[in-house]
Amino acid sequence: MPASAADHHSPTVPRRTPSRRRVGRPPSAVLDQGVITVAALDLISRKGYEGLTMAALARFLDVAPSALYNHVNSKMDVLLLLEDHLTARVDVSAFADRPWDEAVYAWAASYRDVFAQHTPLIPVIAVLPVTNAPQTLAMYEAVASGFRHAGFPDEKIIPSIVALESFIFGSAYDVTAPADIFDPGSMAPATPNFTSAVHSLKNEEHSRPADIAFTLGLDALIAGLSKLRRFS
Amino acid sequence: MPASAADHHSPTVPRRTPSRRRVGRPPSAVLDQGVITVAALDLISRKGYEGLTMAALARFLDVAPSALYNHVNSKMDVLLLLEDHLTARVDVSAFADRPWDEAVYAWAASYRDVFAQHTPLIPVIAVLPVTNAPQTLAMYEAVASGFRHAGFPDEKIIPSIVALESFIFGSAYDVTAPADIFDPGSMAPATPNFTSAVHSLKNEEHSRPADIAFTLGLDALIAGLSKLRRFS
DNA sequence: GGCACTAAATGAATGCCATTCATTTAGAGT
DNA sequence: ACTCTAAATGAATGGCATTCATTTAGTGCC
Repeated sequence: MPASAADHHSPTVPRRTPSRRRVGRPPSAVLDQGVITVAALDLISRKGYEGLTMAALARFLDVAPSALYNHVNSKMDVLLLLEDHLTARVDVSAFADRPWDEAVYAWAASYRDVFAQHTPLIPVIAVLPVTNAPQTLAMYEAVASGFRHAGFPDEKIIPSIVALESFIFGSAYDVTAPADIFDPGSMAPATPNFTSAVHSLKNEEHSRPADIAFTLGLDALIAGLSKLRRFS
Repeated sequence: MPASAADHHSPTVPRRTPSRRRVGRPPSAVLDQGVITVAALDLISRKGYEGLTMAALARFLDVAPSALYNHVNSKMDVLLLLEDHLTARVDVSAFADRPWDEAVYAWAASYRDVFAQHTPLIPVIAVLPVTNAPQTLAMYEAVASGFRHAGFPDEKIIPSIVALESFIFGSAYDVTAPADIFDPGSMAPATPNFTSAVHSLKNEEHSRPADIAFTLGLDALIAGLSKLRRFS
């Protein structure tokens, strides 16, 4: 191919980092939903959800922002991809070989831990249909199967899971709360019962406050739900 | 005061709706945190949280957007004002004259109902210190007092409330979820246990699915937490 | 083996959004 | 009366998600 009249750069000198790729479809695809998902995850782990912008994601992938829209319809789509990807990390294995109450405990703890790192996804998960979220469906199938084998009647399974999930999502927020969230400040004199209860926590050892509340609530829920089983 | 040379408009003709107020401090203050709060609430009830922008809020109050910043430091401040305002709507009255378990039930149901209409505030509440949120502190004081009188040891009060709150916030999201949220779609054959559990809900009468799960979980929590009391 | 179609990139533009700043005016305190 | 500060305007800023025209490359069809 002879050099065109417009070819006034030496061909061996690459462009400076911004826009190294020339216009038009590249020989092999740079993007797909998979690479977008892991890039988003990587970006979040470095900069947090504040740093997850379409522009930053594009920069991270060395691509123009508009290129992302060939693979997702919106930023919400990216969040959905993340949600499904992360749900695969939730450990449901205990439903296969442990008693129901132990399995629920392990699943719930794992579920909370995964999404405590990703609370901005919670509003998305809680409201969005599960259709076309294969990993999420796989988790529900494993959990539903565990409940059924533990003797839950069909019509109690979904409500029980929903109740547990509600508690799990709320508890995930809790993990990220600052330690002094309950400091009554100058209002302390007006709130003696509350203030006294807060102060009594000061010398709790080992566990974070969020863990104490999580264990307390989860134990109560498991005990209560267990009564719905046909046999125990 | 004689008409200045620049006064070339008839004084009786008011300006068209945009910018009816002239530059400079008005004779009496137009804004304060109270009017901003109720305006925000009004705006939300008309347009939802998507419609709550600083510009829209300013337009609603017939004020320049920058004027808001004389009274709040950021949009987050507006959300905090909303949160405290709404917390005052949560009904804690049952703690004064009903048995503990009934009071918890009434409080939790009321709390969930208030914030089911305002789920965008949940991430804010769950993470933000309670200092200088007087209504919120008042609610906690009423609840803590109810727990103490019911025989809870001091160090169990806050964890119990936190566990309940986690469940309540999660359940508030649940209220807003679409009815078909659990439709497995084309994945149904791969998820038989889950799909069967979902179908068994089809002919549940009376209650919304969210209410069934809420009642189920709340009853379990109340029963479980009740065991922490010194006497019952 | 050419040809139309479609997929996947760029880069420029759009409109919205929260926030800031210089400026103006009015009241409050000394 | 004078100064200080509070509370408004209006113009500007920078970041954001998203859209569109354009360019190029592979794919399926006759």
